[in-house]
Amino acid sequence: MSEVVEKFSRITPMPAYQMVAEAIEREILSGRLKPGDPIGTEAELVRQFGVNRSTVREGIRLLEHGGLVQRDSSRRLSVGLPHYDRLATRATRALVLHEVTFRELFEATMVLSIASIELAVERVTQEEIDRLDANIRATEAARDDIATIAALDSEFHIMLEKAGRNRVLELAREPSNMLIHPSTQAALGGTPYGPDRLIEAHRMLVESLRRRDKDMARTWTRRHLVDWRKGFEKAGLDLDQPVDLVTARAD
Amino acid sequence: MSEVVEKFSRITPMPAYQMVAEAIEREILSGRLKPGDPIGTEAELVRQFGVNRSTVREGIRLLEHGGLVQRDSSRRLSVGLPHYDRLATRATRALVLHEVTFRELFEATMVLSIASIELAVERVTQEEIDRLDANIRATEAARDDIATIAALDSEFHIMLEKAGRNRVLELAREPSNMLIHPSTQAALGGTPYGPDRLIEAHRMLVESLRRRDKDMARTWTRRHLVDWRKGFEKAGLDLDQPVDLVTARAD
DNA sequence: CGTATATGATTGTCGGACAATCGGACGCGA
DNA sequence: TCGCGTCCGATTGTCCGACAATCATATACG
Repeated sequence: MSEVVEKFSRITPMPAYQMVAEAIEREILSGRLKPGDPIGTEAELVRQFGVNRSTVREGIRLLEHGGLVQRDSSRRLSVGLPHYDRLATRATRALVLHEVTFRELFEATMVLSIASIELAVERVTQEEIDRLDANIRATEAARDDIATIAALDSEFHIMLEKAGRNRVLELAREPSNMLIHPSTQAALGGTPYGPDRLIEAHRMLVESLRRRDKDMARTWTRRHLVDWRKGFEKAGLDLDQPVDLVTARAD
Repeated sequence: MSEVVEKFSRITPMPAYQMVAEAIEREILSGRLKPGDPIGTEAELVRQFGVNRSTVREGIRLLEHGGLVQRDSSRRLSVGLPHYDRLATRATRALVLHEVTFRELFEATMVLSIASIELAVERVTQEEIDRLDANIRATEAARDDIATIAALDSEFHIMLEKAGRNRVLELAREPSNMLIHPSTQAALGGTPYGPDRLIEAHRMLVESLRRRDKDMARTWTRRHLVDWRKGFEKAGLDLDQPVDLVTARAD
């Protein structure tokens, strides 16, 4: 609100390596370079930009880290399509560094899961339901192996999200997933009935999808997450403690 | 599910610059280096890691781009706290590259906004309400300047989110914000009543907070967003077109 | 005591160099 | 013809040394 009209725009002597990175980035974001397209060799970029190879390399590293450019088997550069989990990893780290609490994580997961399953109810396909069923069967088979159950649970919920067919929501959820699902293992250990309740919830969730019953889906999503929270607390963990990479190893 | 047991783990001869980056990253994520802590000079890192300065620089660039390390005024290195908008910028770019549609964006924004205002109803403070009121007054004053209104609208919604006090949700919302709010300008131009309806919605949203009325807050959030969608369509834009940086300039 | 200046440290950029590795061409034997 | 080993050029990862610009700090000066 307190806007002062600036006479001059800020002068930012941008380092050459940044200009290299931004120049390439602009080409990609504008669509002139499409994912998969080869970017020249370092020597070529040196020639085009008229800077030293070290400078080019520093610039490329930036994009490479962001996933905007990749290196194929031969280490040659090509335009990449940054995938969500890569971004999610970063976001996850940021959340850890900002010391967000498990309570925040739980809250967010609650609303995001409900949103996501509501869409899934509308859009799920038979094939997806079959895959979810298969996942449940695998979970039942692994009833005594908590680590495997946690992994399958994570897979189950990722499949649910995909069934919602909204990539914006999917991206929004991923960081919370990465943080909450690892600690599922701890939560499951909290109560001996954990695996049973988890399997029941998964069954009912799939049943909701089959019946296209949003209310039921919501109810069981809530119940499922409350179970998680109870397990978490029973395991002696504190909801108000900041998430960390030890309890919820996000690698 | 179809897991093949691999005999050998993949051999990845990691380049030295990556090892440098990961070594520093580990120190930060483990908490041994806290935000603000100085990292040594390049020469120092050269000594510690026993590699060339070029190599160290390439490694540092990676972290620097991710916001994990910063350079202060003097360009000296210190541990940074990657801020959300930085990550959101990346996420936004990914969404553009994945060609998500405005429909997906609209859907996600709907559920995220509702979730966010529900929390805000519970947690908003008087001071925040005052700031929201001030924003509305500024919007009224700028009634004929669509660009300014769009900017104030964006600010309004960011304030709402902060009032929800859930940083996970905040992070989850940011990419959609970055994409949807810029196109608010186009949506406002779609109908001459646009600004009036926007101001009314904002007024009612703040009123809901004041009364701590979740139903009212939900209702007006929906209405506000449906207005946005109508304006968007009236402006001749297609909801099923992929978001791009032209319509929704995300810089 | 405040200010201007000198000095040293640090970064950004450059040029050149070399080993390791990769892609592709080539030749050879089955 | 196909598979296989070998060679060669291109490319990358890393190193070395260098220099101008800039910043931090100490120092001298008013």
